[in-house]
Amino acid sequence: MDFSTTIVNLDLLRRTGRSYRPHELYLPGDTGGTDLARLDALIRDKRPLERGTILFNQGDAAPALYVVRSGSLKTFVVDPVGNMQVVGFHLPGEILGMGGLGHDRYIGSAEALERAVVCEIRYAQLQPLLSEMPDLHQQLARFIHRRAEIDQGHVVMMGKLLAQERLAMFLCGFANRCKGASLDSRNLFLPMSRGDLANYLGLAMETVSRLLSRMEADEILTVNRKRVRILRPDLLVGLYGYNQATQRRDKTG
Amino acid sequence: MDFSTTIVNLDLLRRTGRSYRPHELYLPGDTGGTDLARLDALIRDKRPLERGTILFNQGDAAPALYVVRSGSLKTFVVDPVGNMQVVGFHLPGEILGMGGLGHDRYIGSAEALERAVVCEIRYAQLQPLLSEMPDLHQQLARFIHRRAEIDQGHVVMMGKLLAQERLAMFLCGFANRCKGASLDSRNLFLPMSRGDLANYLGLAMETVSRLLSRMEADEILTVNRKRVRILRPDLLVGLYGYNQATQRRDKTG
DNA sequence: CGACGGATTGAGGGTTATCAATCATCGTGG
DNA sequence: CCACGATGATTGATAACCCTCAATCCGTCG
Repeated sequence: MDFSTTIVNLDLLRRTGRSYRPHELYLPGDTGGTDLARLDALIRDKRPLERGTILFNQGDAAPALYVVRSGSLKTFVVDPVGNMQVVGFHLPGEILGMGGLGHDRYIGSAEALERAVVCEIRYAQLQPLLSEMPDLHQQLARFIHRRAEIDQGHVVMMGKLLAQERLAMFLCGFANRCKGASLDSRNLFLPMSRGDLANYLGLAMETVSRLLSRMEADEILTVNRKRVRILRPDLLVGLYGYNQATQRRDKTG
Repeated sequence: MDFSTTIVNLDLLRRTGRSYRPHELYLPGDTGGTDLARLDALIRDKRPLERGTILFNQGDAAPALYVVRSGSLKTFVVDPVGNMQVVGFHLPGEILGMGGLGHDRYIGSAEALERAVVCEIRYAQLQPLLSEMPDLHQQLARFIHRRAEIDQGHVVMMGKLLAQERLAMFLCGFANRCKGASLDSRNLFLPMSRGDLANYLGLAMETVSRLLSRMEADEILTVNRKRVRILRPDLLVGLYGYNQATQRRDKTG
């Protein structure tokens, strides 16, 4: 399972430092056409969000979606009973805030894990373009689709995997996404706290900590605060791969 | 948390036995307008699906979405490692197969749990109407939105709740949805096997069985095969409500 | 330098999975 | 009509896994 959601190649942007360009919001294989200039108008950069800043709140009216330019954020939901659940971490190039294609309210809240910059794209301005630019519509549908896949992958992880498998899978997925965001995929920087990570994985913070220590003892990786250097990606993948001795509950094939 | 996804009132349909009418596909509070007749054309009834029949398969091209008319289905995903995860049960009036608003492939598979009838709505025919009927577009967006909420609720359940809380919450949610589908919400009929139910809840089949037995011993409900009669809804809700003594891990407050 | 928050490590126990046996139900065929 | 086997559900015993509680460690910031 791949948790990657990278949809924008920020590589160029990061290197050049210039403002966000709409054609970079497209997946490879789009029109690359003419009316992209019209999209330029509706993308606004926002000021940097400091660590801990809430970008939007669960239940707020959702006038816009956001693309991460730099830094990172987490999204989380709180259920009526008061359980907080982290549902995602978002790296540069990834999209936030698509609940129901606009017209609606945010399903969860988003908070900056470190200083972060996001681009805002307002639905009200995006909407009129959708019917005229079917490709754009399709791109958005694809993001929604991808998000649904991620959420259901999250459910599988929570319901079926051992703690070690969850962490290994997360680290591999995170490394892949770092690659997509032109970040170092061997020297990982985990911007979230152990608590957030544990929450995302459905584990206790202490369990995550212990597992990282054990992986370090097994010389699969090294840990230093939020820095994780992956020494043996093959062994990491092996912790949740096919040739798994201890797997829980029903499988299909 | 409410797992209900009822969007079609099938009450009238079921009583009269006539064919599906498009205005019944709307949520309360829509236009109720003129061009509904055009929707009539693109809704096709399908022959009954026998128990165990696959309606669509994960990865198949997704040309249509489906509305359950009678009976019930389950949807499930299989991850690359082979873990099977049930992600939903679908009662009359509920919608299946909206991965990414068409243009795409089914995220999971759907199988009839009992003899079931579904209506098919092809995206190709729905698509041209979307731009002309913004309300319809909005309705679909709402379904996507609702589905995302359900999936994230599922994650919270898997990650944070005790076995007993999961089952109690499921039973209450299922009862609510039965009410929405004009089914008896006190004498529940659980169309899925214990294995499917356990899988959905992220538990072992034996645990579900034991919990049901205990709830029966506590005179909260009675169990007979797939029939569950809820004697004390208040106690059932209490098993996952606010005044919970034993709650796991972090809460928000 | 001391205090604080986050992270690590340790000990112990609770929840639930696993393994295994029994039981019930239903469909089949004698 | 009933024996029979197959499938699914229940119940029991055991132990694995991971959570909880608690103490310590470490980096950061006042």
